Amino acid sequence: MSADLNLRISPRTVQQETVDKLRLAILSGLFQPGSRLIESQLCAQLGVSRPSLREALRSLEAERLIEIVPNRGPAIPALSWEEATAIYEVRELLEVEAAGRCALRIPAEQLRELEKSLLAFEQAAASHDGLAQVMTAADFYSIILANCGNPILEEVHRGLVARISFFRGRSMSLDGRAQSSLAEMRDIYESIAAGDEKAARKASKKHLLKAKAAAKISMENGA
Amino acid sequence: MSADLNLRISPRTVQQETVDKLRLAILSGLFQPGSRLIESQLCAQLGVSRPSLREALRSLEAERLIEIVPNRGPAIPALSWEEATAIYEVRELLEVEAAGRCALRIPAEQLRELEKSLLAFEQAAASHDGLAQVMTAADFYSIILANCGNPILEEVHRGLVARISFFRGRSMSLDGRAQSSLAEMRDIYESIAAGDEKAARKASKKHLLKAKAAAKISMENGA
DNA sequence: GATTGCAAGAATGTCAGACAATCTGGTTGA
DNA sequence: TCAACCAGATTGTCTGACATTCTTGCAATC
Repeated sequence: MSADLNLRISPRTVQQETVDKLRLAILSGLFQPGSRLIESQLCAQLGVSRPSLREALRSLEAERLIEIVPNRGPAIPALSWEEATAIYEVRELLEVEAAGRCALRIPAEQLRELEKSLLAFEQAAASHDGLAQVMTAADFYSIILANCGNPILEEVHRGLVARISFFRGRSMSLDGRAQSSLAEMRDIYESIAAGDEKAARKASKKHLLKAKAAAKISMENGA
Repeated sequence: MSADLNLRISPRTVQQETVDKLRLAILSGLFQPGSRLIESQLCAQLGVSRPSLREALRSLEAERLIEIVPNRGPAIPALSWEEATAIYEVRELLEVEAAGRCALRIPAEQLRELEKSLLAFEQAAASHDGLAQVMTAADFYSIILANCGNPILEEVHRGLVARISFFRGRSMSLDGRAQSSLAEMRDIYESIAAGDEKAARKASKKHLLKAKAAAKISMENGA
């Protein structure tokens, strides 16, 4: 037996690393929406071979983070306001359900984690760090989704949030949006902590509607 | 039917063909759940090179139709009853919403398509052809989802249905399930045709609950 | 001057082959 | 019996190559 504490049963492969790096790059807004990605360039920048890169691109395509058109290659899709609206509507369905279920079944330990993530968001909101706000807000929701008792709900939600996170980054930059977002999230937290399913659903729905409205404003301004 | 106005048809690539063939093979139950897929064998059977095959496998992995464990390769996941339940619950969320929206906005032409697909399912139900039943039922739903006015809802739903279709195939084989399924689907169709949102939601919910129950029975018997 | 046509270059789609790392199953030795 | 070990099988990854398809700039034509 080796002395290494190798309890991780998932060795990280080049393809996984590549997917993660590219996903982070895309979510950070490193690439302009609509711009094309050149395989040879990415290979050089990431230090991987084309086959590995292409596998990673297929994974990202399935996540809808890139689009691959035959004979034209991968590109960053430009998210239209219609699509964004559609995503917000589906998120509403999922998140309201998840918040309600979560209120009924979250363990005490996870509730503390949820509180922690709320505090982290509070800090981020005060700091005016857009990326930190997006990340901590995503943490908050991922804890709720992870404790709704339905892993599929969580999986589907993750796929949607990834696509919309740079939207969230924009709407957070609106004056006061981060603060009101914080208040809404606190409502959700308190409803869940109280085990009040109806209140959790209501608070979650309210939060999402406001987020959607904020995103719309920032989109109209920024477009 | 209208002639193909789409002049920029994407050329079908080897990878797309491979994905389609494999998906069909998996949904047809050609591979045993839990069994591993050997890349070299698949390459020989499909007549494609390993890089192309591996790209296709990454796409299918993202669809959750296969699982790829590092250093062990792709395998057909064994869907547990818990996961199946979770999928049914999320499908309920999505399909109820879609049916309700569809009732309010489906164009007359699409409504005729929906009727056609219902008739096709009727034929399949009478024929005791399991695969045909699954396929025509999937058509019926895909028309509803395509006309709910939210492409994201459609996209998410497709990802779930793929995974559960072989479940559906099983539950259809229960005595009388196809017939009662037909009756429920006709309810949905008529509610939509009448433009009655509430009735469409109700009928859709009822159908899904029954389908879930049937799937549970067949799972307990077959396991 | 605007439009068309074409040719050179770039980028993708696909394949073949290779090799190391890892897993698997059976054999051997204690 | 059980553990160590070895050979084959399989995957992860890379290199290199070539045909096909897109892009772009330039020239020819009206």
